[in-house]
Amino acid sequence: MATARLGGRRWPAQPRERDRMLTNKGKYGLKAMIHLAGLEPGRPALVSDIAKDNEIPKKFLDTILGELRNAGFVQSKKGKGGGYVLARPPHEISVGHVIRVLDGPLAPISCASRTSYRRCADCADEKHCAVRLMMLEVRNAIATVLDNRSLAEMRALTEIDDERLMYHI
Amino acid sequence: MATARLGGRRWPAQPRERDRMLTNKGKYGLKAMIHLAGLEPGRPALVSDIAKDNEIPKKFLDTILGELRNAGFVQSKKGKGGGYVLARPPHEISVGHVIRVLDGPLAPISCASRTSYRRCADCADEKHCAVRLMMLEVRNAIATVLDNRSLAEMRALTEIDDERLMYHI
DNA sequence: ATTTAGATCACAAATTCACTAGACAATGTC
DNA sequence: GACATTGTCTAGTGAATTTGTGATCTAAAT
Repeated sequence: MATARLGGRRWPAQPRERDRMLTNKGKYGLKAMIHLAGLEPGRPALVSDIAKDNEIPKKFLDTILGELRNAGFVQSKKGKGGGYVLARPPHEISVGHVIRVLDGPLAPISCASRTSYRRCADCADEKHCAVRLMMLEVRNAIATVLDNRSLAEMRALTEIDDERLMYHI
Repeated sequence: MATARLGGRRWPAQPRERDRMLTNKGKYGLKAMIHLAGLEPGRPALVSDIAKDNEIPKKFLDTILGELRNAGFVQSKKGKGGGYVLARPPHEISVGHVIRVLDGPLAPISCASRTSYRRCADCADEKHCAVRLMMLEVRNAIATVLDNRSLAEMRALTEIDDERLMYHI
């Protein structure tokens, strides 16, 4: 083995940026789902097309779509004419659910998570821990937004025209 | 004193947990500030005491308090009888501000941040990017909670008795 | 059978986090 | 001024995670 990788920089070293709460994985997954939500139902999309349209590295998208399939959000068909389809209509898919599958819990800190709680080692009295109580409020605020928005609503944001946007805030 | 805890192993290999949005640094910093907020004004607290009371590694807390001092949240006094004091009364210190200093922007993704915006490389039409618009809502939800809470209010959470907690939700 | 497309496996670069060590500097007390 | 106490600074290190890449394998449609 021992591929010749040390010699002349085999790795492009393209420093893709990173974000704290929504990782690239989550972002790409969401973009892919929105792409699918915009197609006529039943018409599958090729991974390569989704990747090109949204500037997502294809191989990375492969693994992401695989996870989404395992989680039951999308379905895949192989062979010619194959591709990916949403498993359910877009208005039945919650954005929060998708993000949790790809990026883990929404809570800023695990002791404030409802779906995957884990206590902090350094907290003696959890019931009165100000940090936890505060972060629970934050978690609820996040979940309220994300769990009440469907993929359909999210896609609709794309189609808002600029004037609407002006008056929105 | 606390050092030299393991015989042969130099590294304790204690896998401290990690959280996505609020790092240990942020958590420790907040806990330290709350500690200070609970003291009589003007009476400095020693780093070693804060560390012990809150189970924070002392050296780590040193650097955290240093950052908080540079940001103007706390003041330090050296020598005997020295220590750390809040620079302003607790009700004038916003929790969101503290977290931003220690952990960076509140937004889940940098293209949705107001205080330190940076556009995504992979986004052709930012104005109509559903992910960004969605995350802007999330960011606003988080900021609404965190920017409207003061250290004093946060500390008050600690003192809520259990019955109050029962009826709270 | 052939082509097309998705699935699997293994691993690597980059970054961030969570610390630690140790030397140094400032301050107050005697 | 000597000394002890206390805070500051510069490094760097191990672990985990993110963000991918390459090669090969397998399944499906024509």
